Amino acid sequence: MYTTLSIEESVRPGGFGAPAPLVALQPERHVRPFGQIETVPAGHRLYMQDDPAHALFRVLGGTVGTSLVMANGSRRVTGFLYEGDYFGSIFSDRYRCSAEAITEATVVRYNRRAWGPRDVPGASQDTLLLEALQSERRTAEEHVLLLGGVTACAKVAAFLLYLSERAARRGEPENPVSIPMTRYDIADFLGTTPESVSRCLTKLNRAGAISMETSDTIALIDRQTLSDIPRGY
Amino acid sequence: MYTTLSIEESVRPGGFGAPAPLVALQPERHVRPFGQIETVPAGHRLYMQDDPAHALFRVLGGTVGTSLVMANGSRRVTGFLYEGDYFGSIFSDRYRCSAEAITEATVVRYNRRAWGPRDVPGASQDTLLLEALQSERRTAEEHVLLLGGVTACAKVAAFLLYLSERAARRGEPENPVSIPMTRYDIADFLGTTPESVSRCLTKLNRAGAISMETSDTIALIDRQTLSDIPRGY
DNA sequence: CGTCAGTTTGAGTGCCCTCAAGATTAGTGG
DNA sequence: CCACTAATCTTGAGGGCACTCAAACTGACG
Repeated sequence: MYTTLSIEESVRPGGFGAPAPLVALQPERHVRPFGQIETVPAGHRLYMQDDPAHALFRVLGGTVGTSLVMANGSRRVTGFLYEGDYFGSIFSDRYRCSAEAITEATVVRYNRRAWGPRDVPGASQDTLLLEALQSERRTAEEHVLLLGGVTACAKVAAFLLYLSERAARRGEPENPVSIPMTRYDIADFLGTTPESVSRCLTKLNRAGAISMETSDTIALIDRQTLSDIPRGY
Repeated sequence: MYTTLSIEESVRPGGFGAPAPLVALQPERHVRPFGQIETVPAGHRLYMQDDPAHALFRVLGGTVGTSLVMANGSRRVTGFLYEGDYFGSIFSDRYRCSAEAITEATVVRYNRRAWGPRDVPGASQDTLLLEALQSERRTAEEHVLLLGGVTACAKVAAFLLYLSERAARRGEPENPVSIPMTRYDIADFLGTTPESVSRCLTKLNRAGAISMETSDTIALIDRQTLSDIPRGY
């Protein structure tokens, strides 16, 4: 049930957080004129890095991952997208990343041809663009903060808190955190290795900060400890 | 002559790259109606993290740094902004970071009151918002790629190539790379320590990949080596 | 029940962080 | 112009963490 983002996908993350408050979400107003809804199974690749870019996407349900392969061959997971997050191409002619469904996912596809950049002036279109850019900016900025952790355990702990916060934002249970992505994906997202992720989870579990119910369901016991993990924990 | 970003500034980077092509730069159209130009000396703090946010900024010349202090007290440099880059507050009511001039810098200040969000509909305003969001998204995404490097040397090498690319983008000499920021700032940006930055530069210098003319002017000799640095170089 | 992908655990090594001191450079005032 | 000071940069030594390689374990699925 663990689907791994296949090699190659990129730096065009979609969301990491609901759009900022000042531009309110109005999905129904956007889906109708431009978008079309699709549901894809886990593991389905929506597009590949460097493919000609035809569309902007938005997650309605499930989890989507974006990743990128660097020149030296290493993979970077650049974002885990949930309900409300945007991903895909906004302005560029090619996708900078690959995008793949991690769980079964429902997305809205906004075809470029239908809403072409600046071709159809109007508040509705501009709001769509602003929302998408905000979503991607937020994804990248939150990612920067998670990558900034010094030790592997600090990154993993911050990642768990982050998943919990994201679940709360979209109205899902925040405490037994659901972990739909594999240890490999987490490692490539946090800039570490799957073994280190596993070891950190084991250590946090033994320390009583978390409780691993299954490998993809983790209860957060002591949030204070998780957020205070110093260097060299 | 090395100015260090003082403690505290944040996750609201400004640019890291010129805006994407589809929304062309038209600075003259924006500066006049909304903005006012300011020139500040090196070390000048433009605003502090958590201050009430009144303005969006754009760099016209010089270098600006944004940084953030985490809950645990550690500092993160979130962006180095050059000509064309935006920083400051777009939608939020408080600055998420601090911003400080690294060199003497000239910026445009767009006061919130003058262009309030969505208050003055019009293509010019929307273009400003789109450009600013693109700029910040690009800053954060490029930062993610730099932070993703596994070893300190890989990060430092990628950072040098990045500075060179950025210089080329704005039409400045790309080969002797100018390094206006301190080792401390670089370290806080890359998630490492000043000592490691210094050691990596020394190692790259001895290996012949770079040539340190002065501590703030570095010639890139072998770009291929710099971009191919594997784990454990 | 066998296979396979994913996860966990183990042992060893190397990188990087910490602490510390010396070298270099910029700025200041005589 | 030179000496002095302070900030920045570099280099060194030591130890801990994380990566690498490897193997065992778990759970899902046919």
